[in-house]
Amino acid sequence: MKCIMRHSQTLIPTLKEVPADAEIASHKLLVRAGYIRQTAAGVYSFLPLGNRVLKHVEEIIREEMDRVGAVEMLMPALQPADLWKQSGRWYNFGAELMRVNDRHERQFALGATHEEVITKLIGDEVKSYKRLPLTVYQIQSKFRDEKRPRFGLLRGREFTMKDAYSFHQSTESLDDMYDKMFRAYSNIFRRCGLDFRAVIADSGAMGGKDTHEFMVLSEIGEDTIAYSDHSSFAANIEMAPVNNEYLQPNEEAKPLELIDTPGRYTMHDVAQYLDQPLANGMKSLLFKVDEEFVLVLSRGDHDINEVKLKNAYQATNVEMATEAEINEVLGANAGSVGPVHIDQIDVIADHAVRSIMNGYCGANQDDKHFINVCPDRDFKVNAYYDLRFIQEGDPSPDGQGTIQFARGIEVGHVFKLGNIYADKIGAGFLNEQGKQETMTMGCYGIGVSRTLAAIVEQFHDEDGIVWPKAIAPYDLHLLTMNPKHQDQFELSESLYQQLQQKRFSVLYDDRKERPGVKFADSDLIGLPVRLTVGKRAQEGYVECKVRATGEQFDIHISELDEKLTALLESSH
RNA sequence: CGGGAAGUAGCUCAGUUUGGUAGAGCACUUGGUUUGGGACCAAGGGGUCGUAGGUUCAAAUCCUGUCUUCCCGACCA
Repeated sequence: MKCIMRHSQTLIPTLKEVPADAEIASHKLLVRAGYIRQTAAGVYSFLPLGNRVLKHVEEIIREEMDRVGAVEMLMPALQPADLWKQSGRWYNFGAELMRVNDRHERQFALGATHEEVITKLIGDEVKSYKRLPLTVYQIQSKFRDEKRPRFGLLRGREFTMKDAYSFHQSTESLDDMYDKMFRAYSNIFRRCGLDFRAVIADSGAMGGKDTHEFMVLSEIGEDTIAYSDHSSFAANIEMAPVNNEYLQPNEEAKPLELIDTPGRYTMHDVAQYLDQPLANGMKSLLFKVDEEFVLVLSRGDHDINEVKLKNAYQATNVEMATEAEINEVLGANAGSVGPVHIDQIDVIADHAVRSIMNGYCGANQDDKHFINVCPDRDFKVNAYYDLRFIQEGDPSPDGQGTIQFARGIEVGHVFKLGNIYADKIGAGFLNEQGKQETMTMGCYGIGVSRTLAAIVEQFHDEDGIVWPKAIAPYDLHLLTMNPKHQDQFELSESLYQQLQQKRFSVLYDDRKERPGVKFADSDLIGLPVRLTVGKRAQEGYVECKVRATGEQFDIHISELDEKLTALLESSH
């Protein structure tokens, strides 16, 4: 990449005003500082500076991928529908898959991901165990027809992604690659300067067992991370297991009683009306699990986690029943339903429900509740599972410390896929005994453009972006205060020439602008070190300012090389 | 997909209530004065008012359709 650039020759359209459609810091700043422009909802152009930071992130990824033996390739974004029909995802990926037709009305998908294409390719080309394991990756545009694109680069419809796929003859071999990738990802995000956590995640519709998400900690993150304050445990809240020990209360079971609860339809209202703790209530929700209705119980102060429900049933689809369905199945409105006298459908409950004694619940008659309800005595529970969301203050599942929450931006995800795709697409090989086997796969993604936005979320102040050194579009921002002053002009030009001979990349603001404009733009753009050629030019001094710390001092040009090297090599 | 809001100059917006032939600030061009934290003066260029239709002597303004964008929610390999 070219290491020097004159401001007057490139395109850096900075804005004073915040674009009306930007909400979060990274979106506002990347637009204001002239890195990106929106082309359509969720679709962005990368301007010269944006392109450079993107390339820097990509370069770090390439180095770490190559280091674990993955080889780079490039697959098409335009993919035949047939492949997606083979994997079944043409139908169950949903409306998020961008679909297009060609002039002959043949169907295509714009790649949302590349499992189908790569599995077909490797399946066709690799027929022997001798060629395994094999890991390939690419950095490429992905397309998802998001229902609601938002937050600038964080949730777009077209975005840059690094996706890697590994092929193995055994699960041991996959485990080995998974560990290497896990470490490679940690290196990548560390080198990007990010504060992140690897968390246990849900494999979703991809299937497979082990899967981790790499989360950048940020208040604007769309995911919640549950982590232990005393150990390394961290999980997506969707997955965090709860293994609290619930104490069996020491009280006499009283007889079941039906009472009127007019107008009380929420757990909160009923608890208040009965003057009982929320934790003594049994929240009853009707779900549709793969077309079967299931009544799911949790304690009043807990919330049902649909991912856990889905996993408990090994279902592919879980949704809340509609008001009409609730009436039809249970004969009452949503605020008055409960598990007593239900036998036509499954009733399942979170473990916490088992320890409720003389609790209360809806009676399946509008405006009525039961009190003194005891599970297993007054109603049948088909099974108890871990079904609720973990809460702050719960003990950590690994037994060490208690759970805290943080918000995170998912920037990477590693999966053990197993042989789901290899089976469907037909990727097999001959083993040492000459027998046909199915390949075992892993896949590993990084949202490159999203990572870029996450970096800005963590590295900015009120004046603009503060790039980590490894990512910054240039190392140095060279400003001439007044190009009309001969000594300033000459020193600036000669520094510009000299610095490129060294290993520094330089953005040279040679515009005929007033100092204030140049300073403001410089802060906004956020290069690590600013060099100002001004009043002391004829003495051979330039002013140096470190963007991250605000530290500011004069340097004689004879010492420039040495001082800059020290500055740029110190950790950010 | 449900709910809400908005489309007027490159950007941020006023003008719409009460219909009368389009404005401000920033940005841009030219000249001048300025020059260490988003200067000033003067003169300019730039808009089918998202779009299609309707009402009217007359529509940015009223009505209908449509497209686009944003927000909240739901959804999310």
